[in-house]
Amino acid sequence: MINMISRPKGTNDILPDEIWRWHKLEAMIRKECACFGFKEIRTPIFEETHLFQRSIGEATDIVEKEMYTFLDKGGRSMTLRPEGTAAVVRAFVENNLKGAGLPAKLYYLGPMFRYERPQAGRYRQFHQFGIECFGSLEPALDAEVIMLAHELYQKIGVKDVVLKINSIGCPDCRPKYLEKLRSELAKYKDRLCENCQRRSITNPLRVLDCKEEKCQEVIADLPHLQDYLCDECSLHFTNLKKILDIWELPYVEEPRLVRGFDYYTKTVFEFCFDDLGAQNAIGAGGRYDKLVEEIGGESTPAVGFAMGMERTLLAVGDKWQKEPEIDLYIVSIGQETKEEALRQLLLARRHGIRTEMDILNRSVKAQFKQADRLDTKYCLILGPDELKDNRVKLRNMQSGEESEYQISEWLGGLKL
RNA sequence: GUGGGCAUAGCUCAGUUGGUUAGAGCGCCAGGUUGUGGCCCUGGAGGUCGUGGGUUCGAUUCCCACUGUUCACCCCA
Repeated sequence: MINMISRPKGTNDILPDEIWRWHKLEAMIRKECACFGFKEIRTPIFEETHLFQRSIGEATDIVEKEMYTFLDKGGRSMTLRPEGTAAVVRAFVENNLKGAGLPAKLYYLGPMFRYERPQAGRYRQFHQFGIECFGSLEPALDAEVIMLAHELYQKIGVKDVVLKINSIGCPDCRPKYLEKLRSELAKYKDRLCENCQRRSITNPLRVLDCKEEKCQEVIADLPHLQDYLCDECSLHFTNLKKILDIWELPYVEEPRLVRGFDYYTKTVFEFCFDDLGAQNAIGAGGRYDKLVEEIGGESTPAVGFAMGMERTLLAVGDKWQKEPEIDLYIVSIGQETKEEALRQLLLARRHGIRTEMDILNRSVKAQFKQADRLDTKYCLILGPDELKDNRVKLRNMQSGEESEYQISEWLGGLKL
């Protein structure tokens, strides 16, 4: 134990007895994506550092201090992906997926890496499912993404999730607002908390999100971003809400909602779930109309969404029930039945029946106990007495019912 | 990066005002039932009390450091 190496801080081993929750979540995701016409894309887990610096934004916390960056043996700076969008956009451009026709509807699934202090629902290696939808300025594109996310949460069973939406404008209108906001904040500088004094320079939008009471007093009097939106952004937001209304998707307008990445334009949204501690956002996304060209592609508007899988599973809690993982357990009584047990084991498995039998040479009682633990539906019982007449017993473990079969016929007695 | 809590069996946790063989429940294994699970009873295995140092005749207990973990801040999924 002295030299025992433990897993890196902020990472998790997903153990065999909990992997079914991941499989279940992944299956639901894939099914929903297929239903909505999204196709999976798999990109590398690391990319050139530059990609993330350019897309996420140099001044963001993620790029400034949370990236796993290393030099490869060729001296190139590489980074373990901290989020999924940048790589998908890069792949979209590099492989000219636009040529396959728009809209391009992609999804991804996998680990992300951020060097942060772990806490509830936050890890250094965590998993995200995300979708990216390219090719339209229409709010219908935003709606498509939001609808998938909403439907997925419903099916997963996280029903009391709250959708918050906002528009943070575009490069035409946002700078004007930011300028106004900065000058206003400068006036009330001494009435702001320490954090907000810093934020009012680095990321003034974040100030709007502050929970400090004294900041709230100042915030109340600040101009609203909504009043500064250009006609196009304002109309876009209105029309998006119209679509959500048609679907009767519940949402909350959250004028103070901002996101951590620089690339967002117009629509931003967040799915929140209380009772997860400080990390109540279990999914979020937004529109990024300029990112594709910033990465070197032909200008293509797009909308994306990412879901934190660990957080989503936390929100699911124990609402899911584990399905039995085995159909049949073969119990053999006495040494002379072992050979026949082996034959029946292979036969059952060749028929696709999930089957186990004792390989520890344990007592009959222990074999049944194991069968019970594995939550099997049936036990096939091979006893020397019955075997003399080529007969076997099949026991339904739920009802306790037992019936005898010719050894060649017991398969017909299974109702799976 | 900042601040607080915690670290004893596979799991959840007692405990020792510093003293000889460190406990419980659950789980695991076996027996009670030489061929039948869940309930019950009996027994058993399993701990260098997170790591290193200090104080002491003696430390799992007190002190310090480190590591891990957890919660919050920052930020974010």
